[in-house]
Amino acid sequence: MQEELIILERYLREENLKLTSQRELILKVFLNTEEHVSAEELYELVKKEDPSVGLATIFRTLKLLYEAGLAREVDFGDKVLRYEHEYGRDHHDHLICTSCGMYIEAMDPEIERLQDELCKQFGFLPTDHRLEIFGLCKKCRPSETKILKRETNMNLALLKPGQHGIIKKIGSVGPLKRRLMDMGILVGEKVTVIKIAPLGDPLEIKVKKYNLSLRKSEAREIAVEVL
Amino acid sequence: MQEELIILERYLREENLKLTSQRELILKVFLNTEEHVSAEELYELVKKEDPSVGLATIFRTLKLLYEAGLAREVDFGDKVLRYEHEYGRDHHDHLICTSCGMYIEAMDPEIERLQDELCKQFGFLPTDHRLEIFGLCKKCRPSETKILKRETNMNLALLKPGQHGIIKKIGSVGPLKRRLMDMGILVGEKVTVIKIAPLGDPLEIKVKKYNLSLRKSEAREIAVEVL
DNA sequence: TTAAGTGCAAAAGATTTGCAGATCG
DNA sequence: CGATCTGCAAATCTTTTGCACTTAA
Repeated sequence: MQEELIILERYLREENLKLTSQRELILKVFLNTEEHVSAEELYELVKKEDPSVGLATIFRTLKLLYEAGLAREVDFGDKVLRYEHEYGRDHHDHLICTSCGMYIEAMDPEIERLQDELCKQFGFLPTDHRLEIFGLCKKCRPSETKILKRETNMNLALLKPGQHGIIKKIGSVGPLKRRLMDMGILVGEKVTVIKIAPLGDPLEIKVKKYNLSLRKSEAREIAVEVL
Repeated sequence: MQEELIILERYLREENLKLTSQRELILKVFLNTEEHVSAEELYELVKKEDPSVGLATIFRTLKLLYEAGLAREVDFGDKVLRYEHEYGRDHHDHLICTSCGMYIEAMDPEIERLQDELCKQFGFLPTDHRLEIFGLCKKCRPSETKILKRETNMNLALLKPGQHGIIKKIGSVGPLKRRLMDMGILVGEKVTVIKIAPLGDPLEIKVKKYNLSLRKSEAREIAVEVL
């Protein structure tokens, strides 16, 4: 933190910008996550420390951290821009599981070197790059099939209160998926529907030791096998 | 086209979906571009052949082509999802110039091989991947500097009718940039402001042999050197 | 003092969705 | 015929922006 703060201060000075309490707080919270945070997620975390901070400031500050060389933008193929630490961290590539959303950070120096060579061939001066490999992780490898994707119509939104199910797939990509994963909702997990609000939305479910509230539209994204 | 249409038909049959005149037309137009088209851009092209087609259908059909294995999704770091041909085309990586937006398609079989090996190490089954290298192309290499980015305040929106300028930078990323590039607006080009509408928006400019109309907000994104 | 920064609410863009009517199989 | 599609407009969702008010330097 100390070091990063100094870098930020230097950058701000150079650009005639100001160090505010919000910027300092956002940097602190950002550095405390080891995740790939989106603005929205960081906003939630920052609010815990200072509820008065606005979402727009998070967006503006993340962009600032990016310009200061403290954050790197990453894209997991959903529509949300995420940020990860840049300073003091090696560059790495991502292997992203399209079934459960899990990712692996990996790096192969040989790949990096070949990339630079490739650029040289075209007189191209690389400043940044990203390599994302989509596929199925070890855990999802055997279970995910096209058939499952297309033929399972049963989803969490169709369960009645009291019914149990096993999560078969967390549908599509998107911020939703990450939100669910952050809540511990993974493929293979057992879920129970606790109750459903009058209009069918939201519904309350239980996974592992947690009780969670989901919007119906979210629940529809989760394919289940009824128990 | 013939082959791709057959693939689409097969896919549709498998999934109990229907082949409509719109889907056939959209596939045809898509295959006729050699670009990385966004839904919006493809929409414009399709409209020329059949103005009744709706944008939503383009989005839906591109997704369909993607699922059928005929299109690949690519992301150039702006917020727009683009599609390129998948069938019968080699996989390739992109070198994207962050100054002028130009891109190079390149491929290094050795990089591909190492990626597969990397995946193997983690028991990961890759289904797709993308490598994007951002940087400066040959042409932009000497001119783009941080100073230019921060200290040039002169932009196209500030020119008066009759004034000339040289384009120094097309600001930020975004769909705007591509739209401008599609119009032939590149760094180094000479522009002349023809006239400005009463409220300063839009303004009419001339680049090369074209007369173009730009919104003021677009013109502001274009840094110029006054002549 | 004053240029920058902030929160808020509204705007902007890209994409998705609900729906009533049209079309494919 | 009946399920799937389509165009349209309205809705979503992320991100940006205008503005009146604060604040750092």
